[in-house]
Amino acid sequence: MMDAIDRVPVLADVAAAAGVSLSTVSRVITGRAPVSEKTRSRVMEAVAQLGYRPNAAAQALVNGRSSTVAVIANHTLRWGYAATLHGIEEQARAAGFSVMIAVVESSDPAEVRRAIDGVWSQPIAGAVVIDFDAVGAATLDALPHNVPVVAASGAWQPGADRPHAYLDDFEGARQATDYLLSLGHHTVHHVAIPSTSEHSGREWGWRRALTDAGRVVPDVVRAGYDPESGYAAAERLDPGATAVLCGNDEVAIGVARRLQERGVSIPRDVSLMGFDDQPFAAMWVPSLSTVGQDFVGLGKRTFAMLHSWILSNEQPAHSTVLPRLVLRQSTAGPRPGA
Amino acid sequence: MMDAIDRVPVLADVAAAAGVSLSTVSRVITGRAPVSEKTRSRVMEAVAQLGYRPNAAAQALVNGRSSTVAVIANHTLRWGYAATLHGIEEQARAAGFSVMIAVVESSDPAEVRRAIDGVWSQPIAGAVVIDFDAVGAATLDALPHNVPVVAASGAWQPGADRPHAYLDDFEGARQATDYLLSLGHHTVHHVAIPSTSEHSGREWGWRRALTDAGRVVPDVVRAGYDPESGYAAAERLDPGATAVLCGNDEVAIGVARRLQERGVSIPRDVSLMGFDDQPFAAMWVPSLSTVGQDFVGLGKRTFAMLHSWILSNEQPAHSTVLPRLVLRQSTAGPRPGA
DNA sequence: CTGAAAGCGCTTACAG
DNA sequence: CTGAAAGCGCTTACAG
Repeated sequence: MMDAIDRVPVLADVAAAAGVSLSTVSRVITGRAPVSEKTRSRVMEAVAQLGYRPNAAAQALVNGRSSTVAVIANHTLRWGYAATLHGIEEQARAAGFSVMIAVVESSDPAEVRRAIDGVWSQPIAGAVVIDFDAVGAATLDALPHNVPVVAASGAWQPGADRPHAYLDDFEGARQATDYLLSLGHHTVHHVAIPSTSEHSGREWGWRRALTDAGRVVPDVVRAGYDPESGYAAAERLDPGATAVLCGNDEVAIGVARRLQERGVSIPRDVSLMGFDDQPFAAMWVPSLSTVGQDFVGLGKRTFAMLHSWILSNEQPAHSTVLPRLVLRQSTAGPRPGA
Repeated sequence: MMDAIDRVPVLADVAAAAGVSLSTVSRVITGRAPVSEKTRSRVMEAVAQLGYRPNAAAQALVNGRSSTVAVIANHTLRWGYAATLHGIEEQARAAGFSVMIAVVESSDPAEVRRAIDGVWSQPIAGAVVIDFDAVGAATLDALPHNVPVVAASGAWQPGADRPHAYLDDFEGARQATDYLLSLGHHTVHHVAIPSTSEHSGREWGWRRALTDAGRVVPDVVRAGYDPESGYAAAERLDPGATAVLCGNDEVAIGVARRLQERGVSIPRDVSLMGFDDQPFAAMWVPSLSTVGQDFVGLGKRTFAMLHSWILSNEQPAHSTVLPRLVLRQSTAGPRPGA
C-alpha cells in the first residue's frame, strides 16, 4: 500500500543536486545551447537520480506553444471514428505530440460551446475535428480561429475554409453503385447512416450514379450506425430490391442477418454491399463486398497536415484519397427473371 | 481562406478593456472571491467581447494541479480497450476533466519509458492504465508514484499495490466453462487471446472450472485479438472438440466461420462461446453465446475511483463487478453419441 | 470590494 | 561555457 504521493522534483532540485544554476540545467535539458561535457553529465546524473521531468505546463507557458493536439469528435467507439483517432494518435506520437480527446455529444450550441471551452482552455498546438456527422460540422463552425484546425472528413463539402483531409466517400458510393448496375441490376437501394449534412457523400454518390445511368432512385431507408439498426431497417426495405448499398458494414451485416432469417439468399436473391471494410466484413457469410476506406490513413494524413501547419505557420491544402472497391461474395448479378 | 491566426487575448487584455486590475478579472473568472455586481458585469462583457479563455498552462502552473487525466493503453481500437476508454472519457467529461491518451506500443523498457515521460511531463491530475495485457502490466510497474494512478483490469492479480477496477473475467470464464459442462460436454477447449501475465484470468478461470470438475484440460490454442486470428486458430483446434470457449467474440467469430466452412454445424456439432458480448456477437448466425463484460462501466468505475483519489487524497479500494453469461444460439448439448 | 506584489516552473537574452 | 534576472499568464495572500 502506497498512499503517499511524493513531491514532483523541479528544475531547482536538479540544479541544487548538481551544484549548477537553473540556466545550466535548462540548457542540458533542452540541448539548445552548449554545455561542457563534465557539467552535462553531472546534470544528467541528477536528472536520472531524481527522476526529473520538465513540467509541461511551465514549458508551454514560457514557450508559448505546446506539443499536444486535441481531437474533437462525436464518438470514439464506432469503427470509422476509432480508426481515424488511432491514425492521428500514431502519427502524433511519432512526431512527439500528445493527444487529448474531446467528445462533443450533440450539436446543441451549449454542448458544442462546453466542449470547445474545455479544449481551448488547454495549452494546445492545434486540433483536428472528425467531421463525419452533423455534430462535427457544427463544431467546426463554432471553433475560434486562433489555433490551427484541420478536419477529417468523408466527402468534399462546398465552402470549407478550414483545411480538410478527405476520403471521398462520394466517389466510393458512386463506384459501388456503378458496379452493382454493371452486374445487371435495374437499380440499387440505399440504407443510409446518419450524415453530416442533409445528404452525405455516400448518399449523394449513390444518387448520382443512378441519375447518370438514368435509373429510378428508390426512397432511402434511414438507419443508425450499428448492426441492430440495420436489422431493423431491413424491414423497411423494398421487397423487390435486388441490390442494396449500405452506409456502412455494420448496417449491412444487420440487414444481411435479417434477410437471411427470412430465407433470402445473398447474393442469389439480393446483392449486398457495405461501406468501410471494417474487420468483420470479410468474416460474414457470405463475405461482404464493400468500399474500402482507409480511416487509419485518413487520421495520419490529417495529423500530418496539422503538423505542417504548426511548424510552418502556413495553412495546408486539402488532401484527398480515393476509396477502392473490395469485391467479395455478397454481390452477383440478379437472378435470371428477377 | 483564413491564414492569419489572431493573437490570443490574455488576462491583461481583459483588465485593460474593463478598466480594472488583474486580480479583479481573476476573481470574476474563478468566482472564488466576491466582486461587486457592477464590476463583474463589466468584466464579463470584456471577456465575451474579446473571446477570452484562461490559459490552461498558466492555470495549471499556478494551481499546481490540472483537470486532465491521462489514459495509458496498448490499444485504442480493439473493442475492450475502446469501450473502456469511452467509459472513462464519459465519466471524466461529466466531472469536468479532459482526457489525454497515451499509447504504449510494446513492453520494451525504452518504449514504456518514452510513453511515461511524455505523459508525466504534462500537467495531469492522475492517470488510468488499461491493464489488459503484458504492456499494461509493464507500464504499471514503471510508473512513478507522484500522481494518483488507477488500473482497469480483467482479473484480480496478486500483489497489486495500485487501486484496480476489475471485471473479474476469471469468474466469467469459470462460469462459462461450468455452463458448457452442465450441457453435457466432456470437456471444453480454449482458444486464448494474448494476456497480461503468462495466464490470463480467462484462461485460469477456464482451467479452474475443468480441474474442479475433474475433467481433462486440453492444450490451449493461442490466437490474437481479431477474427482472422481465430480463423487461423481453428485449424489447430482438436477435431474431437465438442465445446469451445474463446478468449473474445472476435476470435470466436473467426473460429465459427472456419468451422462452418468445413461444414461443422454450430451448435449441433460444436458449441461455441465467445467473451465480451461485443456488438457483433448477437448478429452472427447462429448468434453467439458469450460472457457479457461491461467495459464502458469498467471505464466509468475506474475514473470514479481516480476522481475520488484526486479529490480526497485518499487511495481508493479495489472494485469488482462480476460478468454475466449471455446465452444465445451457439451453445447446446453434445450430439447424442458424440 | 479592489489593487499591487509575489510566485508557480520554466527559458532566454544579457553579462561575464 | 556559466550565472543572475526578467518574463510567460495566471492566482492568491496582503494591504487597504
